[in-house]
Amino acid sequence: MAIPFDVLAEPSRRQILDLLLERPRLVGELTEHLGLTQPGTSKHLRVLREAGLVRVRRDAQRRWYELCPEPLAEVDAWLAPYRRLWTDRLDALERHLDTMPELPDETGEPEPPDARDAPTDAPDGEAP
Amino acid sequence: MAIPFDVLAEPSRRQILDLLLERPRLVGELTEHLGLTQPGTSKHLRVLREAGLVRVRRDAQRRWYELCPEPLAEVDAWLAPYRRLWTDRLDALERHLDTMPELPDETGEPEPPDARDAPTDAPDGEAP
DNA sequence: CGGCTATATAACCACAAGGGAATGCAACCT
DNA sequence: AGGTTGCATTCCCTTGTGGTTATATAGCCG
Repeated sequence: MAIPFDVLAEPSRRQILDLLLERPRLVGELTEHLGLTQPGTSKHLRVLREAGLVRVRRDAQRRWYELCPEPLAEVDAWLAPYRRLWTDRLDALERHLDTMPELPDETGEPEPPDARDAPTDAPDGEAP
Repeated sequence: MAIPFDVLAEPSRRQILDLLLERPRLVGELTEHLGLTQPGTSKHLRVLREAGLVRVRRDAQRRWYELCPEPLAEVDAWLAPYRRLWTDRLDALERHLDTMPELPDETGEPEPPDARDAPTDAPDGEAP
């Protein structure tokens, strides 16, 4: 548990980041919003801290947690090549719908032979 | 286990997506690259399928897995407001370094403005 | 100083998820 | 038909992790 991907897998932690996106918050405040216990919140905050996603400021007994978005750049970087794909597809779709009512190929992907029987997502049985 | 965030938390699954980014692949091929057993690969592929991140094409006994990047848009959307933040910071840093050749105090792990006693990530004890 | 507030840590539990071995199953080949 | 290939599914185990309760620590206030 260290890299941003793991950290973001937790809904509560994403929610914490979303809350910190507005402004720094106290642990108690976050706890209230999350509907967790205070130690639960603290544990998530620890994870976020160790991942470099938040930073603490002491104010007497209080702790102001604030956002540190930099590590998210790693996620963004990973995402980058994929982003091209779906924007391309959407663009293509737009152009397509705009100009010709015909079904083009994917994105120009190579190998796979003609799929006359491609279920696309449910190979055979899924329901039972 | 359903939304892209959970799916991406797994290194093997990210690697699968990265491999599929180049071109569609067979399960055996993926297995080889991942260094997992074939069933292990199949299990990850199932998760990816159910998350809508990949699609299958049957070719006799083979299965061509290909990328379906659309669900990643959700991740990208979540990321968007944060992206602004770190690009702003980097921009500010650039401008700063560009204009004044002075040693900034908050390039890497900045202390909060008046944090005389804020450890920023190790409140008190971490090492022992 | 005593007690209260705010948070962190520790101890513990329950559950899910990743990993491997064994098995099932469909489609090819000879 | 029988064997083989390619993959999915099942069973089992182990580990990690999120959650809670109880406890420790630090700083405020009266």
